[in-house]
Amino acid sequence: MANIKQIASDLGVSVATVSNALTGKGRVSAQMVERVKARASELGYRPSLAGRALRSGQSGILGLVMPDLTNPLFPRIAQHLSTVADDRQMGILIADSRGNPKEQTQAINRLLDRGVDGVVIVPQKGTAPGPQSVPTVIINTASDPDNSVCADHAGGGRLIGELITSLRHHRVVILGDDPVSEVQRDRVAGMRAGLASATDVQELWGKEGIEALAPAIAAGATAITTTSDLLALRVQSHLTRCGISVPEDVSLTGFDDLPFATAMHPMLTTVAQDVGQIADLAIDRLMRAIQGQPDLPAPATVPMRLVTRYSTSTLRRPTNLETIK
Amino acid sequence: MANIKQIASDLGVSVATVSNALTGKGRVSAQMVERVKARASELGYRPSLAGRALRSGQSGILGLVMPDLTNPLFPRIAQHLSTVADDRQMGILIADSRGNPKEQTQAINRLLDRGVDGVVIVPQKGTAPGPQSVPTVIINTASDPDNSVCADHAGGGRLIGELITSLRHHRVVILGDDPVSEVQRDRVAGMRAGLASATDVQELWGKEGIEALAPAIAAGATAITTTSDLLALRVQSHLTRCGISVPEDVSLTGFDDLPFATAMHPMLTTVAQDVGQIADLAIDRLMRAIQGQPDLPAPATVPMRLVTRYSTSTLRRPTNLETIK
DNA sequence: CTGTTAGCGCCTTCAA
DNA sequence: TTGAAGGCGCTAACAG
Repeated sequence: MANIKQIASDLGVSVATVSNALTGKGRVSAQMVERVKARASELGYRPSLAGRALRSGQSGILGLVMPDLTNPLFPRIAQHLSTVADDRQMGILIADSRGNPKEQTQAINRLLDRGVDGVVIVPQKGTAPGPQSVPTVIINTASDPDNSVCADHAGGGRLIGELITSLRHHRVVILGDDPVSEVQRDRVAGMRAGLASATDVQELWGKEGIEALAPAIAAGATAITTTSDLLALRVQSHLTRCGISVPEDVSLTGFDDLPFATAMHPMLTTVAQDVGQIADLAIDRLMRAIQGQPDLPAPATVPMRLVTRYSTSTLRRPTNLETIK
Repeated sequence: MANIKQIASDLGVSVATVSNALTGKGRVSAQMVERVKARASELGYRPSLAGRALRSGQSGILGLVMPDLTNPLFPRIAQHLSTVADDRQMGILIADSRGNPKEQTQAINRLLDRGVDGVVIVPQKGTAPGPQSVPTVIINTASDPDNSVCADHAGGGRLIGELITSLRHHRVVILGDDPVSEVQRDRVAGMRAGLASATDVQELWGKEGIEALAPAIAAGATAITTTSDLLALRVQSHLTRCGISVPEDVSLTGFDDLPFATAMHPMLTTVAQDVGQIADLAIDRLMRAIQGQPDLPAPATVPMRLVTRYSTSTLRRPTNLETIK
């Protein structure tokens, strides 16, 4: 691989001049810059990141730590992060923390060992990775005091709540997957806030929650709002099995707008994160911190967007219908 | 950050000794090794990968190029690759080729610029990234001549075909998403091979294919085999809309066993890739190539596994029933 | 405007 | 068994 010394000797100049010409650090005549660049491209010269890293103390690499790479949001976050990072000539190294807090710490350490310049962490639910030795951005939820950037989970919940209320539902079930998750708790809190105060709300969690759905509906619930699309699909399936149909008998909502949401029938009403903007803000903040800029922006909260599809409908039947067993 | 020189001077020995002690290159007394290691951990010493990379010409980083990071398989591949790579002290840098072949080349180049020691490529459908300047592993499908490791897509298709035949279906629709994809074509070919030769097979593709489903069923088809779980979910939804139920009226199969397959109702019969083994083989092959071992293993094909759930059933109704529609 | 020099952290000769 | 020295590719400080 061609190196800077090669170019220098080919042109009969010093390596410093080549370096300056290439990095545009001025101090070199325009025509010399031309010659150097010409020769460089002839040789297919690529600066050695290793050399530069050693010299500058910066690797040009950012680490991404996810609670679980199979997290349905990982692909989108990774994609956007990688795009945004590319624009800044940064690379993204991934690390999986495999669902447990201890591995999370190890994952972070592996990244640090590799000399990443900064880290983006999407924490395990219920954990708070302490301060790190490199600039760090945490993508979690607004109620996490360490959070740097996040979707407005509570706001998203509120959108759902308001929609349900506007559809005239007065008895609703909020279904979460795991109350340990701060994100989910915030979503639930948001839903409550969005629902009219007179609404009869029942909060259910996990597998038992799903089992309790049919009885709840029999008892008069007309809407189910869940904290994730996957959960919504599960509910849908369960209801089908019970002979309850969406949205005729109950309205159903998801969260996150995963790819399969539009493949469902009825297509799922849900709420979408603007992952692109989150990635943008995250990298921006991270880069500022890396460059030592003192005025870090306050933790940002990116609004979620309601995606109204066909799994929700206006309440048509009387609240205390009892035809469904 | 503590460096090797630091340890050396603390202990009054030379850097060479420290280096040897730490890397276990022998030539150092056992007790000196002890002292060095002790001091190193006291100082929280971490070898500088940059220094090592510069010296050795190897970055210790592997690149992962995916056709589209939102590809539903990406999470699992990334996770396994990252686990396996970790075991070998390698990092994984991701690059997104955003669905188009030109970006794919650029993505690869960005990785090369970063000095990755090798690349894992999951090619865009219909493309064949040429040979690279670093060791490369291609995860595609057996019929791609450049392929290094892959799931046995045709074999998976055959499993599905055989299952359908064993369930006594004689008129089946094979539904694909995009015939440009070699993977999908291989899956379809496998399905054909697995079905009894007397089977009446209709091959459909894409959105129009889905539209053509109800007529096909009305005309007597009793099973639909698709080339992806997402497609299967779409089909499911479409059939529901048409008042056709799975598996009573038609059997339905997916491909890949994505997370939502078990959230569907009925739970989807599908075929799963052993992504872990694929990742294993891929990294193994890549590392061998990087270490200059001449005897690269032949392209490996990892068997797929049939996951029989509840979306398929024995043919019960007469083939030419016409109660539907 | 350009050249010389030094050194980032590490490892690998070669010499003691 | 250990030490000294050089150099991987690059950039920054200082000379010319």
